[in-house]
Amino acid sequence: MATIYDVAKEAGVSIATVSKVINETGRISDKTRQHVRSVMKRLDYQPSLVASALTKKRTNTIGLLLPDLGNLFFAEVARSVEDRAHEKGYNVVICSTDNDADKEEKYLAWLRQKRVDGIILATGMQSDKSVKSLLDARLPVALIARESRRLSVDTVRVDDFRGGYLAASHLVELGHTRIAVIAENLSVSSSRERVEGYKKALEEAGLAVDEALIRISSFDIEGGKEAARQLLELTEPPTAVFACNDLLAIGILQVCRAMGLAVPARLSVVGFDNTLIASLAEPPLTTIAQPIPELGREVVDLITQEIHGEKQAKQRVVLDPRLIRRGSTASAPEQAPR
Amino acid sequence: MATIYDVAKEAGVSIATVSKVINETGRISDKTRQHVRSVMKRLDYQPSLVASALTKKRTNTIGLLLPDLGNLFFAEVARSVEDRAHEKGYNVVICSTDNDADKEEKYLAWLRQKRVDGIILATGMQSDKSVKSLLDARLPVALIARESRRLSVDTVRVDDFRGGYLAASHLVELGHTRIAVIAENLSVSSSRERVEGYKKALEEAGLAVDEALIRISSFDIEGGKEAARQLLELTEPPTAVFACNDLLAIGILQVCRAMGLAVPARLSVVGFDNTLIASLAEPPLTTIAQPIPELGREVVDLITQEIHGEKQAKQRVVLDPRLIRRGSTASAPEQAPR
DNA sequence: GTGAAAGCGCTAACAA
DNA sequence: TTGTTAGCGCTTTCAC
Repeated sequence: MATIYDVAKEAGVSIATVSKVINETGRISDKTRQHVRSVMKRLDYQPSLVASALTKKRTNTIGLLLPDLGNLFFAEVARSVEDRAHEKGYNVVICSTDNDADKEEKYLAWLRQKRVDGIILATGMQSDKSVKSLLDARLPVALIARESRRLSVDTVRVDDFRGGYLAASHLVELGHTRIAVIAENLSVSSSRERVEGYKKALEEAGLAVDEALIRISSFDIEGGKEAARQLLELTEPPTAVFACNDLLAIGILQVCRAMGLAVPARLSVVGFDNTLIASLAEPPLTTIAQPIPELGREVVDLITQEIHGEKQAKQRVVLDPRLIRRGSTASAPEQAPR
Repeated sequence: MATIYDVAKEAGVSIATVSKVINETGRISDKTRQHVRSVMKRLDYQPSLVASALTKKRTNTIGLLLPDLGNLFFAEVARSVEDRAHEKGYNVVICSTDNDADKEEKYLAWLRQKRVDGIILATGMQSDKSVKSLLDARLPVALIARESRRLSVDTVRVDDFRGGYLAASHLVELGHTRIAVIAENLSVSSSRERVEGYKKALEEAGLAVDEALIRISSFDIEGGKEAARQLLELTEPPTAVFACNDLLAIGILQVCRAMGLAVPARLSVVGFDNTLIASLAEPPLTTIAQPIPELGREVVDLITQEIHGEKQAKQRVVLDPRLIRRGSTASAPEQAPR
């Protein structure tokens, strides 16, 4: 593989000159520029970004930590981050942590050793430890789709509270009075906020918040199934459920089908995220849409500003969620189901 | 950020010694090792992988090119590649090309400049140009879920021909005689093979291959919808369709629902890939499963062997697909639909 | 068991 | 406009 020395020698100039034409810095005569360019092409010269990273102290790489790339929501987030990063000249290294604190720590150390220019966190860990360690190391960090109340850090997220509020309000408007919610781990800020929004909506409607209707589960389909079964076995089961993500909602739909419970006639279901699967579900899922492309775009813009030292204060960008009405919600049945 | 010099000075040893304890090479007394380790910890020292990459000529990074991370199949592939790569000490840089030749070329040049140790291609481009350029540059390459007939290159894929054969045979066994196929771009090897397998199954069953029943479309839901509409408008429409991926199959289901055509009673549908959405579809999709975790594992093993120079010949690993019977297929109706 | 020194491929003063 | 040179932070002989 050709080096800058090879090019310089072949072109009969110094390496400084070659460097200048590569980076388009300094003043170079058109003639030499053309000449050097042609030599670079002829030798199939690829400037080493690792060497330049060593001197420039910049790798043009961003790390992205998320729970699971195989989860469509995070895959879509990753895609949006990737797109904006590429536009801005950055590569993205993705690490799936499975929400495992050890993996998270390991990957973070690794990314620091790789000298990534910044790290975007989409993992919903309970502790702020990782974030804090990055902040302490003065490495640019930004959170996407999560929030840290105690730490001052760039953040881009959807208004989860409002999302929960929208979901519950929609159900209230449809006349439901027994509305359940299935949340992921409440120590994850987004989940907590959604539940708070839900409570607010019920309260505003003069409905009592029944703790029996608030279920915590894992964040996958299985979690939704289990929680749904429990809810439907209640002596006074709900007529509507707000699931804190689409996967959970799908789980509910599956349980209903298995039990022969019609959705939305007997049970209304609202999801969250509006990933592709929401539109594919049967019935199509009414859900709260997160503006994923914008989230990715904003978080990259934030972190690149941070990297370039163009920012003074940390920012929190909160985007609005939207209610997408589809087929999984309807007016409350006259009688309670069963 | 502390450097090896800081650690050496603080520990009262030479940088060579520090380097040796970092890499666990050479012989170092237990005492100094402990001491140096403690200093490293105290200084929160993170060895620079960019500096070491410059000397070692190895970045421990693998590039992964795929069409779209937002497509669940590729997201799952990426996840499996990531997992195995991490196990082996490699990072993964992912680039979505949208099957755009310009992007592909751009990303490849970029990855070369980053000095990635190898590149895994999951993009189904028509030309072998990219692969050839990498081979020429003597950069380790491996293909996953695609094939290059003309080039000698490490490859891991599912037996697409057999997959198509399995799908069509299943439909034949159910008594279908008018079986359509919806394929992506036929210049993509996997797609072509699946169609060939389909043809083979029909021929073996003594059924004529009707070119009108072979449709080419884009590889997303919209493509499936459009192709489905065309097929169903035929004067002699099919009673079964084999879609070359799950997304296409979903498109078919949606069109059927819109038209009030019962699946599988009036039309049987088989997908390919067995991504999560296949199990979520209504009815759940009968599909051909690709062993994605194994694909990822194998391709990483192949490319790391190549990187370490442990291989003599290029290998082609072909894994078996499996038919997953679910609810979207049934016996052929007595009469042609409509 | 430890250290001195050359070199990896580039950038950025600073000179010329 | 072009070239010289000193790093960037490591690894790796080769002495000691």
